[in-house]
Order: sequence, then C-alpha cells, then structure tokens
Amino acid sequence: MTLKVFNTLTRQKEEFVPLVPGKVGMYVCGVTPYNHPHIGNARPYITWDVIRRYLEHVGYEVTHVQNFTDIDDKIINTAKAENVSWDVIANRYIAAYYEVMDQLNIRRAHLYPRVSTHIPDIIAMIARLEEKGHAYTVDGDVYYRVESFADYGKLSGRSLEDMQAGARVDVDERKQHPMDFALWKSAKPGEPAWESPWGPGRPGWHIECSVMSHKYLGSRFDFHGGGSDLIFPHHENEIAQSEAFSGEVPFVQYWLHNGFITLNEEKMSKSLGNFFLVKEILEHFPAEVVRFFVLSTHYRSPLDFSNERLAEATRSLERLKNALGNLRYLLTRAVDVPATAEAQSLQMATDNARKEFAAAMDDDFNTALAISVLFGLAKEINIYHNKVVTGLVEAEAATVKQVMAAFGEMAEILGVLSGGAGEAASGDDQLAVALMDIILEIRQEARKKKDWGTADQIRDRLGELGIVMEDSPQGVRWKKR
RNA sequence: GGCGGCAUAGCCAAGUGGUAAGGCAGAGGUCUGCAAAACCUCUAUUCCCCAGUUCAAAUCUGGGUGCCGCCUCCA
Repeated sequence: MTLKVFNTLTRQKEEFVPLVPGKVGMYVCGVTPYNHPHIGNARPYITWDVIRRYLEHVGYEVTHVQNFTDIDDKIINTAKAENVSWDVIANRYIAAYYEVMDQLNIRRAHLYPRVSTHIPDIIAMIARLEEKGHAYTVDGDVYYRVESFADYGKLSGRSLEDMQAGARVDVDERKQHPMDFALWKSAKPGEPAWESPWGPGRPGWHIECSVMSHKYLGSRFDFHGGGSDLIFPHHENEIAQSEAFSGEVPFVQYWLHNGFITLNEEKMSKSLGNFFLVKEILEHFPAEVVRFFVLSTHYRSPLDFSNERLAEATRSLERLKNALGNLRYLLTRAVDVPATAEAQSLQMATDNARKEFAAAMDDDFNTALAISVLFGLAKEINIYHNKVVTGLVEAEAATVKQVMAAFGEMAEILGVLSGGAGEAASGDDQLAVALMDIILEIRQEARKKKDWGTADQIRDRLGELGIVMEDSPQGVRWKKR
C-alpha cells in the first residue's frame, strides 16, 4: 500500500515519497490571533492532526511546524480599540487557540514560531532577496518584484496577465507591478515597529512563513497545508520568496489545501460575520462530535455547518460508542477458550477492517471512507456480542483483545472515541461504579417484584442525569451519554 | 472578466471505466414488563440535463444549467 496525496500544485494525486526516508516535515499555516477561533479555523487543524497521526502510525517521524501571525493589522486595530498593547491581544488569543484546539484533541505541533520572535531572520531573508534583485525599496517599504520570478502563478494556475486584467483593488502607484507585494512595511505613528536597514517597520504577511519554514524545516520539505483561500496570494507568494531565496526547487513537495466550512452554503469567515466560535459550539456539543463531524467529509470538500448536522453526527457517533461499549463488556467476560467459528469470523472481519481503513487513509486521507470501515466493524462486534449475551458462545479472550486493539488503533488515528483500548477506572469513576451497583441492585429487586413504577422511576431519574440503562436477559448495563 | 471546484436517495456522504459503500431519518420484524441498545428485512433500475466515445460510464469527452470558492484580509 502506498500513500497518495492530492497536490494542489499538480492538481492530481501523487504517490508520497518523503525527501528523507522515514521522516516528514510539515508546515501548516496558523492563525492570526485577534479573535477566538471559529469552526472554520478549526477544520485545517483537525485535518492536519489526523494526517500527522496517520503518518506517525505508519512509522514516519513527523516534524510539525505551525506559525502564529502575531503582528498584523487586525491585531493592531483590536489592540487600539481596547487600548492595550498588541502583544496583550496576541497572547490572549493564542491562549484561546490552545484551549479549544486541546479540547478538540488536536495534538500540539512541535513548534509554534511567532513572527515577533523572528524579526532578525525575517530581515535577513528580505535583505538577501533584495541583494538577488527580487526586492526593491520605496520610502521605507520593501516590495517583492513578482516579474523577477518566472514561475509566479504556478500554484494558483494564473498568469500575471490574467491577474492584471482582474485587479479590483486600487494599485499603489509606487509599485513596479500591481501584483508586487510587501515584504516590509514602514511604521506609521503609534504602530509597533522594529529597526531594520530600511527604517523602522514590521514584516509583511507572507514573508514570515517562508522564513520560519526555512528555519525549522529547511529549504525543501514535504508538506505545506492550509485552507484553500491561502493558495492565492499567500502560498503563491511564499513560493516566490522561498524559491528565489534558496534557489532550491521545489520548496514544498506536496501542497495540501482543505475546503471551507460553510454556513448556509456560504463561506464562513470573520469578515463576513457568519461564523460560529468553537468555544460556543463546545458549549452545546462534545468536542468529539465536532471532530467526528469534520472528519465525516473528505477534507477537500466543502462542509456545511449546522446544528442539525452536528445532532446527526452525535447520533451517528453514538452507534460506534455503543459498539465500543459492547466490546468493553466482552472484555470483562472474555475467557481463554479455543477460538470458535464465530470468533474466527470476527477476527477475519477485523483484519479486513484494518486493511480497508489503511487503504482509505492511503487514498489522500479519505477519513469519510475510513469511518465507514469503523461502522462495518461495529456491526461485526455487535453480532458477536449478541451471540455472547444470548449464551450461544463464550467470549474468546484472544479475539476480543485483538478486536479491541484494532478498533482502538483506528479510533486513535481519527482522534475520536478516546480510551479505545480498555482503560482503568479513575478514583471518581470507581465511586460512581460502586454507587451505580447499589442503585441497580435496588432497581433489580423492584423489577423482580414487578414493581415497574419504582424501576421506571429510577431509570427516568438517572436518564435526566444522562445515564442510560439497558436491561437484558443477562442483567442491566448502564452508560453515560 | 480570468482561474478553480462541486452537482449521487428525505438528509449527510464514499465511489475516476465493470454494473450504486456507509451513516442519519423512515417502515416492518426478532428480543423485551415497558424502554433502550442490537440484529434481520425494506427504502436511488439510478448518480443535474443533452449529445458522444466504449462491449461496458455516476465515473471519460463536448455542450448546457445550477451552486460555491479564489482573483482583497481570511483556515
């Protein structure tokens, strides 16, 4: 099985070959921390988290770098409005970023470089670009000369002529070409500024990613990702900067871009004002459901957000949770007996699921298909569980453990159904379990006496607390919703 | 105007040449004090429309329609 990824640069799926065997370098464009992240912001990070988990699962040593654009107009404006320093805003929303992304079970990147701590590196790269004739200075501003880079437009598939024709913005007359973009912006009064050979100022937007990816991943690396709105101009400009700077081509082996989250079929964005903050969503839905919802569609497809869809994802995920619950139950009942035909059949289904799951992920990280594999395995688990519960067969320990391991492994790659493998109860849980035992005992006695009123009252009241009761011929089981 | 993407059942969604995965919702059944969960069965002769290529097309080609995105800060 070989991993294939869709490369935006070539517009086709390509076999993944790492630059250095066994290692992967990935750079993911991070946020500008001037506000709380919305669900659209979260999509790329969930996506790249799963990509990283899968790459690590198949044995790569991954270095994941993700920046924070902590110097920017929007941050400066927000700071002005609140009458605080820019770094207060940046730090506040970086903390907010970590908080919700942690809740979403997104593994932290290895490095989170910030613009403000890389000014000397940025100045050095701009100076070098100027030396090589790719940049020019006008009144303390430094611009990248797009006409000096022959491949300009190769990522977004447009030529400089096309773009001139479609230009909708007022062109700065001082620029040599309308598409020339700022590498260094001279400081206006009251703005945060750093000393430079061109006078006090701050970096333009695009240069940071070229600088930081180069510094931490080298002049060439494997993956670069972000939302598809970054293709132009941000990533196009990065290519122009990085390749002109190092002379090494291509700077990035595989460009991967995720589709947008939409709201009523329209792109969700802060500038349009149609967004849901992650922290608000997490007040109403478990983080796991949000993750599952995002992964239930291929990362390149648009994904329409709504409460209805999240509710649907909740019910859908419930099915997998129930199967996992059944598997845990089987584990408590499992005995060392020779594998029955039923156990062998489950083993086979598990082996197949593993293979199909890997095949799905190998095909450009098709999580939607991978999830369907999990549903297929859940059904097999439930069938076996039914046979055990009805006393048809005994739960065979080796098989059950094997299924648990496989199910846990797949769930772990997706980052859902945490605690996939049998986990020990914590102190609080043990107390809860003991209390539940007592309550269930009382209820069972009531049921024996056909005192349905009491039995149902207990079930209803616990139901209000989110505890679901399931009666079966073998006794009662309960779970938290 | 330029560039790119998408259109599959009530809803969501996989599927890039071999005869429509999966989930949600719905119907019937098994189990059950009732419920829940689970299992079984059913729910698209058909993949926006038209034409073409092919033994064979949801999948390829051409045309049309509709929707979305980028070209300006944006994940």
